[in-house]
Amino acid sequence: MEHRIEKIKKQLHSQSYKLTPQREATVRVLLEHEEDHLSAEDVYLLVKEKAPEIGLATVYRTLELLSELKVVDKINFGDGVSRYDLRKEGAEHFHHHLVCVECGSVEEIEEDLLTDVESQVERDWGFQVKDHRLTFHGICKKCQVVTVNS
Amino acid sequence: MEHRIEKIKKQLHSQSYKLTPQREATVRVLLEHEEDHLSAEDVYLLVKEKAPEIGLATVYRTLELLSELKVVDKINFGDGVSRYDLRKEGAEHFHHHLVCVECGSVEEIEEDLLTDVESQVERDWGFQVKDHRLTFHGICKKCQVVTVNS
DNA sequence: TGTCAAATTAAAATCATTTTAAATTAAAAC
DNA sequence: GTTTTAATTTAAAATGATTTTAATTTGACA
Ligand SMILES: [Zn+2]
Ligand SMILES: [Zn+2]
Ligand SMILES: [Zn+2]
Ligand SMILES: [Zn+2]
Repeated sequence: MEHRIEKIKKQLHSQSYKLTPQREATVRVLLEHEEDHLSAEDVYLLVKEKAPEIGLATVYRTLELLSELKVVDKINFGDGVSRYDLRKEGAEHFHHHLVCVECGSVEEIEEDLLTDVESQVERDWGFQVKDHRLTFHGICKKCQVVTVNS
Repeated sequence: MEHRIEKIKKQLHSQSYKLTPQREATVRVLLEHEEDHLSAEDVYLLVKEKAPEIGLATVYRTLELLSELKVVDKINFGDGVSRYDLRKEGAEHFHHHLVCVECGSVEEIEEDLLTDVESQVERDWGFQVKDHRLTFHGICKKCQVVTVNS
């Protein structure tokens, strides 16, 4: 945990940004909820528990900043809100998601899976891929069982 | 064109919805701008040219309805607006996108590309894939040339 | 023709996000 | 160590996209 904060601090400094207490509190919340897919509002409410004076606008600005630095990725599952997802340690690319259309659960896939597809796109479309967003919509393991039994 | 309208009309009827003049005008706009990625507002302005009395709320409701029927797919490129993309004729899945981070252009990929990845996900994660969203972010052909020359 | 449900309109409401202006903080300059 | 300065934060207001509401219209069909 602490070493990841240190790392992010360095990343900020390298672009001459500071790791202010508000920013640190925000990053800590993200680290403590790495599995979740929090909206700005979610993050705000959680940060408020440790730093009650923080404003929602600051959370938005911090998330935007972290997003520029590629510390987090901003994603959108189609409900009206943006969600902010910490990049896995050392990950080059954004990870993928499995969204269950039955129960709404979101599972993560850290494996890249797209290496071949990306070479194909570079070769056949002449498009130089820098990053990707991949989400599968379908039925999760749990919900398949329920459907079978009912 | 007409036969696609007919098809959509039937799809609506099969769920006991009607193809009202407003809905038809909206569908026509979508068909005439199949290559574009129009926002609700964009669609509204274009529909207004043929049916000036239409309201923005109706356009939203129509797009939502078409989205439920899988006639269009709702997509989000990270700017604050939803865009509505007609499904290609006979397509089982949503098509993919190449978004250029330099010039903002959006190119479409109709080839599926994900067959293998999807079997892998079904096999290794036990997730039954129904649909997907795949967007690549990178540099388009045009912008690569510019970069090389400058 | 009269009835009823579905659909539409225009306006207001809501919700997420951004902007603003004033106040605070903290590093840099003196 | 005080002053200066730029960056940051706050709280409130503004914005922009989307949804809801209530009143009206439309059109099938009894
Ligand atoms: Zn599920
Ligand atoms: Zn994730
Ligand atoms: Zn480009
Ligand atoms: Zn498209």
